[in-house]
Amino acid sequence: MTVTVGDFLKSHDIKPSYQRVKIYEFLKNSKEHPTVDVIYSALSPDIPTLSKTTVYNTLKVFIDKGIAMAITIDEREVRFDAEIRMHGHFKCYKCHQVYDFEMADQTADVDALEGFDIMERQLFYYGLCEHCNHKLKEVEEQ
Amino acid sequence: MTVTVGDFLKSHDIKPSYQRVKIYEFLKNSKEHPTVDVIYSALSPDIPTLSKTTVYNTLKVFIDKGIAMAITIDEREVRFDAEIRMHGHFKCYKCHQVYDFEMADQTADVDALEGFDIMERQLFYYGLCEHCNHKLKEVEEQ
DNA sequence: TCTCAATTTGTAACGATTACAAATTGATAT
DNA sequence: ATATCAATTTGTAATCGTTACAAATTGAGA
Ligand SMILES: [Mn+2]
Ligand SMILES: [Mn+2]
Ligand SMILES: [Zn+2]
Ligand SMILES: [Zn+2]
Repeated sequence: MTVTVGDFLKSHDIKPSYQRVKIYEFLKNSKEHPTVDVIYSALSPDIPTLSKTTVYNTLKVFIDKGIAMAITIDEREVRFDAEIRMHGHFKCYKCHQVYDFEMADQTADVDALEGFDIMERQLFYYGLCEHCNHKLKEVEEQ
Repeated sequence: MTVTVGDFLKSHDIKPSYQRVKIYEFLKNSKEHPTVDVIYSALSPDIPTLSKTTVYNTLKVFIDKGIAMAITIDEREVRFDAEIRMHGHFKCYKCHQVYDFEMADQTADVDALEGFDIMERQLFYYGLCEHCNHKLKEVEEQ
């Protein structure tokens, strides 16, 4: 009854090659919104012949077929996410981690965009994550 | 009584060179969120010796001093904005224009980010702008 | 086993950005 | 007015992420 990654890819019109399955599994299980380099470096040991071009190509296929998205929360790096339901992203200035957060499904539609057809939304927040924020406070309290 | 661009730059600890004044004026008067290339191409006729490196350097100074910001609403191009008060951006899939929109000052702070220190926000919306949306509807009605 | 299209691979090309050193500018002192 | 000197600007080369492309490989079906 469990749906395999292969079946999932097939159901989205993507032929489940070995590389595609491995890349999708890595992306789906990852919480870190990895870059191409991170994905490549992580899978390279298991798939010694893997080419970085394949990672680029595969991610492009995933995006075209709607099972992944690119996240440019920082202009210096493109990250990827297999979670495509609507959610926001928070990037910590200190530890550079990118966190997911839930957001109200229909962010009160903006008056100024009357007549516009809003098809996609990205919320990018920046600051100090819980962890880094706590550590900072401890230092201040000394 | 009117404050010149030069005075404005000085008040932000930026020496108002000819190039900096011209670049700031162009950015401030522009509604289009121009890229480095657009800025360079627009000013080049007036400042024949202008170097693209200067445009890069100057925008970096403006950002460091807090009078401009970079907008990466599309991973393939970095745009710049002299409007630094909080506002959202909408990019049209069809005409590729980037529109400003006002947003509630304190977007209901997200429960999931309890303990996080949110210092900056970017809202990127995508879809069809009023203009392109209307044209599409006209075609559909035929 | 053969065939053939899809996929993967490696390399080269591309383009935006940055590094860097030399040239220029402009404010200040003499 | 001229000299000085640090800040700014400029042009070129280097860097690096991404894309183009052609050859090699894969694997499903005949
Ligand atoms: Mn995410
Ligand atoms: Mn804007
Ligand atoms: Zn952190
Ligand atoms: Zn439009």
